[in-house]
Amino acid sequence: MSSTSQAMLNQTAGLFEEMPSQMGFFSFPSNLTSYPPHLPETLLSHQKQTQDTSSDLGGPQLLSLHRSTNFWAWGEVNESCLGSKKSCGGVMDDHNHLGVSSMKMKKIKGRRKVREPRFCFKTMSDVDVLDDGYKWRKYGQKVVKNTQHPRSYYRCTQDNCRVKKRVERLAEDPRMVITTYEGRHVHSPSHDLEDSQGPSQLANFFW
DNA sequence: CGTCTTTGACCAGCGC
DNA sequence: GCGCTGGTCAAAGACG
Repeated sequence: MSSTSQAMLNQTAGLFEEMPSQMGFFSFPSNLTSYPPHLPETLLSHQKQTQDTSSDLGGPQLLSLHRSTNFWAWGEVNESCLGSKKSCGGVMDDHNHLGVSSMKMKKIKGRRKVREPRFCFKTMSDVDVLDDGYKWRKYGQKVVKNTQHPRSYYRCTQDNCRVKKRVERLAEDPRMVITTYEGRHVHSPSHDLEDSQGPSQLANFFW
């Protein structure tokens, strides 16, 4: 854990006033100092189950685990959202700094056969690229409409790992960095590999 | 010299 | 069908 990411973690709580409807919130135990890419599989499966049982409600349930002050947000658009921009995308259009609108998901789904799980969270940080334990390579940057700051696109450098992340800053508050992860890692964080002190607890959390 | 970033071009989906 | 937009590609440049 670098000082940068630690500093970021300390400033993450309580910053989700503009989170759209399909965004959920969860928090980590205060002693867990890793990023969403380390989310336990159980959390993801719980989220999927919740979505299934709430399909007739027109939107995904929010998962909230308030056990600490380190809040994160996940966002995964369900099929009902994909099918109707008006049903849930309208909110996103008004707050689309988070970059996971149903329209965008539609495009992704169209271009890619498999829809990857996505997690979006907002942090206060001076640096765009936060140290999450993985190694990323930037493959693109784009100025998105109605935003002052460009959006950066990163891919995990590990072979056979197709995880991507997008990083952008809030228009009205440039201190806020919005990071969207897409896909699951098929390997441990590089930090763990470097440390190589045997299987750590975190090794069970990579996705 | 290898790796990474930058950046303009291109592609595909969506709305009108 | 066309234009707009977001996402990706890939060549060129920068950097260690």
